[in-house]
Amino acid sequence: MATTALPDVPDEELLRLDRQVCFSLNAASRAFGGVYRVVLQELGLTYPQYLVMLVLWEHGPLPVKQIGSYLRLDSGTLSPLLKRLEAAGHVRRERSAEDERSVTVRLTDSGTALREQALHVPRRIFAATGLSLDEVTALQSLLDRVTARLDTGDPTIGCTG
Amino acid sequence: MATTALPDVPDEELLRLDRQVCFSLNAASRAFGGVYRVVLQELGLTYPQYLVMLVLWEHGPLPVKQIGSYLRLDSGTLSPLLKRLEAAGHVRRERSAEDERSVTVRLTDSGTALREQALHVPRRIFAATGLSLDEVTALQSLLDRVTARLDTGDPTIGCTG
DNA sequence: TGCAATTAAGTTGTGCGCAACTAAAACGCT
DNA sequence: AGCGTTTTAGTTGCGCACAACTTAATTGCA
Repeated sequence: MATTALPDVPDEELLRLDRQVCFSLNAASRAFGGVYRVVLQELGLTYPQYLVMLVLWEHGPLPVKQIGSYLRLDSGTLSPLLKRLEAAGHVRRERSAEDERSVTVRLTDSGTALREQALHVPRRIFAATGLSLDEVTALQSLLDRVTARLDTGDPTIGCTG
Repeated sequence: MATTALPDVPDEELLRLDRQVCFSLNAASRAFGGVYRVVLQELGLTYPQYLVMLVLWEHGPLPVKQIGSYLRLDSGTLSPLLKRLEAAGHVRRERSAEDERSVTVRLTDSGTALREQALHVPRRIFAATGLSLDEVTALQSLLDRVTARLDTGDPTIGCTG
């Protein structure tokens, strides 16, 4: 198994580059979070809660497992989050009849109505990024490729040791 | 101030797009975290702790404020994190003599030595992404632009209301 | 049929990120 | 010099992310 690329860049250099690349992603993610926080405040949602609502608005009632699959989140994160959404009155949770292990998450009228207020959110976020539509698409494409690769990837690849 | 672009895309469409774009970034950030977690495990560092170490390796002793400026983090995050790095024996914290408000963070011998083990980390991470060097650079460039814009940006921009 | 393996959801514990706050030191202005 | 403002760290509280674990239901196979 050969080392991937970067044959002639010294480790020292890479350590500095690493700080910048991994930090850029991390910082961008948190910067987005900050803007979403402001915009979503009037909906009374956090950003991860908003993601769950988007999935439910788009796909209708779903088991927790399925929501986690769409959002790359496990029950350890979703269970308390969904409990908070239920306490806020936006969703109901009920055991599935045909499979008692599964819990179906369903929008309430309040949760469905919230979609109206959410319709203007993406445009504001998009505007705040200052990117063109093409750039957003390119960014997303890169990110999705990286995520897919990282999720399935073997971290020992590229380790010459 | 005019609404930025996207004049003819319906809100419904944007809501779906929004789910994908914001989620892509969020997911990529967490996917990176997962790989770093595995790679950094043998150094006994979390990813944010690794970022702090990178800054200290690169710049030498720094006040907390300065570290936060490099990493876009405040004392609420850094104080407990630095306390853990100190408990692990990698840094020392001492009040500055000339300004008693400031705390200087300084690598211990152990923290300095840890750099040797960290030298191979970036190459492994880079390999795990499956991107070319050009793509990494392009990705970083986009992310940095977005972050800069989002940090200074007014979230009401693009709100036609 | 019976029982081991798997699966879904929830719980616990740790660390990060951030808002809101406190304490103490330094600064600045009159 | 005196006092209000600003600055630097630290603390508290809440929510998210994830590992490790528990519980209960289902599946599959001998």
